Amino acid sequence: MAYRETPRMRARKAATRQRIVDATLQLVAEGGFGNASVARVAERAEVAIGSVYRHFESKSELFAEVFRNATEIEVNKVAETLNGEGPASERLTAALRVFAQRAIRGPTMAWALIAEPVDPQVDEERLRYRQAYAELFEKNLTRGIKTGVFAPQNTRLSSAAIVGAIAESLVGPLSPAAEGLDGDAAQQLTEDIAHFCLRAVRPIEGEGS
Amino acid sequence: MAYRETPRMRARKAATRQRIVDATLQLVAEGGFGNASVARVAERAEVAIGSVYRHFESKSELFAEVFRNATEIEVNKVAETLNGEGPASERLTAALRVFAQRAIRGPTMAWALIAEPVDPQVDEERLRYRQAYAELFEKNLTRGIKTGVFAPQNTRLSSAAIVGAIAESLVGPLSPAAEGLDGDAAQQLTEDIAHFCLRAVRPIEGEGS
DNA sequence: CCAAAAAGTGAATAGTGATTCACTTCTACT
DNA sequence: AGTAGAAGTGAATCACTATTCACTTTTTGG
Repeated sequence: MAYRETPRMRARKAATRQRIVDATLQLVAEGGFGNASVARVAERAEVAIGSVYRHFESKSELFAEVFRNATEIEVNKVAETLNGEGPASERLTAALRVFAQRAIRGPTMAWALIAEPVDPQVDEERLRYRQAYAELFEKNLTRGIKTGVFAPQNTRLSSAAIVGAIAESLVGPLSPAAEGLDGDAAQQLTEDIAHFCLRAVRPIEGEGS
Repeated sequence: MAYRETPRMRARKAATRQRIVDATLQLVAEGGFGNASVARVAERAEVAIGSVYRHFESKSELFAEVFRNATEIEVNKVAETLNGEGPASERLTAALRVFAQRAIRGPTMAWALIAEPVDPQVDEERLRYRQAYAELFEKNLTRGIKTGVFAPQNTRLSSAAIVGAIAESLVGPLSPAAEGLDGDAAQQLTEDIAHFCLRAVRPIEGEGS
């Protein structure tokens, strides 16, 4: 026998894999998943087409991993904000702002994550992605209800509805067809989304717990 | 010369076209647009593949027409309800119920119209479809604000957010992956969606105009 | 009945892009 | 230096469907 896996090789392999993921991520950020054919990914990563398949079972699997990567960052930002200081209602507002502002900054990526038609395996990841947000919001709602800053409600439904409300409000402006928003319009949109969601969960005035 | 277009032939041609549309509609209702290949449509409509192309420029155009057909019915039902008797808030509740209940009854079709990845031409129609709902809701909001049953707000944004909230709340339960809802769960879901949206637009208690 | 024109047919073609695989190059160990 | 085994290669293949088009059938008015 002769060849044995060695740390150096392991590192090299991991690096190549990462280059493929990064190349895909770039291409998606530039033009969505539709922009990331295997041939293009290979070219950008400076590997042969076949090499992509040494590292990933299939294109779907590559996409799923890329989706997870991109998504994790976003979800974490929102989670951080939701877990920050202050009353639940203020945290929610701040989180909605973070979500919207980040989406508006990187509209192509946001659109790819939120709405681009891709394939079933990515759709599954997308479901999880939205689910992840919904769970974060749900926790926030539950706490807010306890402290009385939100009205009692079906938190499961409300959190899904919040995710939908944000997504739908953004999809129009984010879609590749639309021209971008200027700073003011982005600001206004962000605030209006936050207000809508806050109104939907706030308690009825004049009724204490 | 000899052949001239005659009422009889015109009718026949229209009937064939309609059979193609109906066949497509059926296939979409059964399994979404992905289930409706040209070959299958032709088979179901009992025409040759080529005949489909005598009536439609392309598959996309056929799909766009089918989408419009299916959509029109739904939008009209909601419009009727919104324009019914009673205060704007009650009409909105009723319309949200109609939307949700109909979607739950025909989940595959609803999913195809709301969320299924298809092609750019259908996506365009889908944009219009959501837009149509948004406009209906927007009119209702505007009236409700005038009569004081809703709080003053950015009606454009709120109507989009309502559409998103309904869609997102339903997409999970409607997706082909999910198993259907029983009657009670459907009822509950419907009510919770309506409540969420109503809370989002209602005025702050104790503040008159 | 006949010729002109349209409607109807479906096997063959074409476009796209993912996936394979026989082959080459590189690495690690004796 | 030799070699086992892995990593890397990319032209060729495959898979899937939409679309075409040469041909057949039907309809109609003379």
